[in-house]
Amino acid sequence: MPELPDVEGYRRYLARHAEGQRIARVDVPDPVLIRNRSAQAFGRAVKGKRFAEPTRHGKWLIAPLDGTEVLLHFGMTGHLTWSEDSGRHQHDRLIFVCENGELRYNNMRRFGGVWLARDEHERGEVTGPLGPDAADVDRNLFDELMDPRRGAIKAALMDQRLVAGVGNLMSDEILWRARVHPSTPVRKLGSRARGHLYDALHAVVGESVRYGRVPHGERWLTRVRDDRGARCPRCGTPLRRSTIAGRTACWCPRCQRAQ
DNA sequence: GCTCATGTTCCCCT
DNA sequence: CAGGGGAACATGAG
Repeated sequence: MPELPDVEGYRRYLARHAEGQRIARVDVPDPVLIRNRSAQAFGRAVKGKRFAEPTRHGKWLIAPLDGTEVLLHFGMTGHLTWSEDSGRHQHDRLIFVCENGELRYNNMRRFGGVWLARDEHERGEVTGPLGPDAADVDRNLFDELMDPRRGAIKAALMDQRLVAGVGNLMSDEILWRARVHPSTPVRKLGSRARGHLYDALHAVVGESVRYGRVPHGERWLTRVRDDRGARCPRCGTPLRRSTIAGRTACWCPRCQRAQ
């Protein structure tokens, strides 16, 4: 379930289990998921190196080793597991075998993948242009980023070049909390609406990062959005769905009035 | 069989 | 150039 908070959860998980561990070798049941090296070259590049403290930018997990770094993207179905036994899962695609256990990159649908980068420049080539991490955006920056933007607010929130880390679930959660209709053109948002959006972004990202996933709390759209006949957690109105920026938007027609 | 799914990219339009 | 729509990618669940 990888949006920003999930990847932050994986980052902490990697730090807890693998940081400081030396890579004895990698096993590669699915070489296709190593995107910019052969399995052999990847193995040679990481063998004998130790995991340093991992970082994250948007939905990208960055795992530095000595003199190089591993970039992980999880697509829609990726996650990490650490294990001290040898019972592997069907969708484990790449395994970093260390002295005291192994870190497994699991990805059922095989979107995303794993890359190697030697420096910031190579990292940028892999990730493409990314805006500031959604957890680091303040109100002024948010305004600056949104200012030149045309088109629907939901598309803007999900555009990784503007703000990195917000996906379909979080964008709907933010818009619902701010009471802004997902297809509202950014240009039509006044200062007040932008303020509500920024506050919602800040709160949703902050709380989600603490949980390591988008919470399914009482007052969260995410709790109900996948239910049949789902209703707004605030007012009970049946939720609506439409396609915006290629994704299914979920919104309350009463709380989030069109335009 | 069909539709839909937490992501990204590419192609064609306007 | 910016943005929208659709398809593609791969795999499973309902």
